[in-house]
Amino acid sequence: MTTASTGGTHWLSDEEQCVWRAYLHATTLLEDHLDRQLQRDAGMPHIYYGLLVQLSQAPGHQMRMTELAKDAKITRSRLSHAVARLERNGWVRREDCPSDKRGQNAVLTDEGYEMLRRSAPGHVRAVRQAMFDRLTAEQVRSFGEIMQVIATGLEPEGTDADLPWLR
Amino acid sequence: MTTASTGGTHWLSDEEQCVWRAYLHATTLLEDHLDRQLQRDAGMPHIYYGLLVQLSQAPGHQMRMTELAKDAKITRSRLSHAVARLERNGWVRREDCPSDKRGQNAVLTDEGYEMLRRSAPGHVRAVRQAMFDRLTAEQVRSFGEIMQVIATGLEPEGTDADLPWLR
DNA sequence: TCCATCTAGTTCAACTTTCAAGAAAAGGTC
DNA sequence: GACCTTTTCTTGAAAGTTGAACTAGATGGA
Repeated sequence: MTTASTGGTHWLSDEEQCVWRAYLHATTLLEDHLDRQLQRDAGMPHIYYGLLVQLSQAPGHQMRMTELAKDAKITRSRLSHAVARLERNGWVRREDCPSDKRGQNAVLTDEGYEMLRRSAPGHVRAVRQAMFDRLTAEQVRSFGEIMQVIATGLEPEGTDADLPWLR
Repeated sequence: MTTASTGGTHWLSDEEQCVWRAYLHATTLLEDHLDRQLQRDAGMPHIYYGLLVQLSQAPGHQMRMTELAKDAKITRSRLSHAVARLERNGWVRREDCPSDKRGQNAVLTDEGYEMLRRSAPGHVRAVRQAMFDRLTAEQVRSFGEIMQVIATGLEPEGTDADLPWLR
């Protein structure tokens, strides 16, 4: 399960293993960190917070369900449950889509916007502290490129890919 | 919730926002991708697979619960559930720790090892395809450094930090 | 020794996510 | 229009995760 070419599998090199492990550690710790920060300060997991942010940036503070799922890179099922919960909290409301009777718009409520306004500073601080404060400008640039490459690789253009929001 | 200095909060710059978003997209998509790959080919989520890998690299194919939680960056509670499930699958077995009667060792079974041997090539292929095949050698090096910095930042040396395996 | 405190690990309930199934509307095609 | 397929979104059950509470054993004094 470790080093170089056996049997036809192109195993990871020592450096690659090291990088992969660092990646898993960093992402696991960071997700845990932000989930806790937001659960404490905003009463919701990180991904739910991201949904509210998306809505706050959309025209009319609203978005079609599938669009929202696509932007958040999650399944529509997951989004349905999430929006149901956010609706119970009074931060989001559903509206029928006028042009397509199957469609629903998720709308950020005023209370939702207000809660976002209150918790944004703390969240930015946490992100900065965990990531941007620790990296040089050059590292930030390079990091952005790398993440872009990986993200793009996982959702190719001409697409038959198994993407969450199409499932 | 967007651009430069308002009210005293040091908001993210446009570039930083872009990088942060790319990070969230890449990590969300990659986690989804690997979870599916492993669920399909090994019948377990990615994090469970990681536990088996850890065990396979430990002396005697076994590890104390808390050590394992620490290496995987998860809570002991989560690990308890995970090991219970892996035990039901016959891939892990628990043994009492001889030196500390509170302790448990998680032991990789032969079937567990066998399943790992079978599924490792496919998993490496998926990781390579999503990440290493797309990055230059220089990018891999830089990426490793960055991830290391972030991971280390989240588990500082002289520690009072809120780390999952201490909760 | 006795006691308070700490550590290791588990368990329960609440919550989140996944997967498969399903209802309802939209879009062809004949 | 009738029929079939696709798209949109929801639901319910099973699986996984979290956070708090709990048991049992270790530890370090007084």
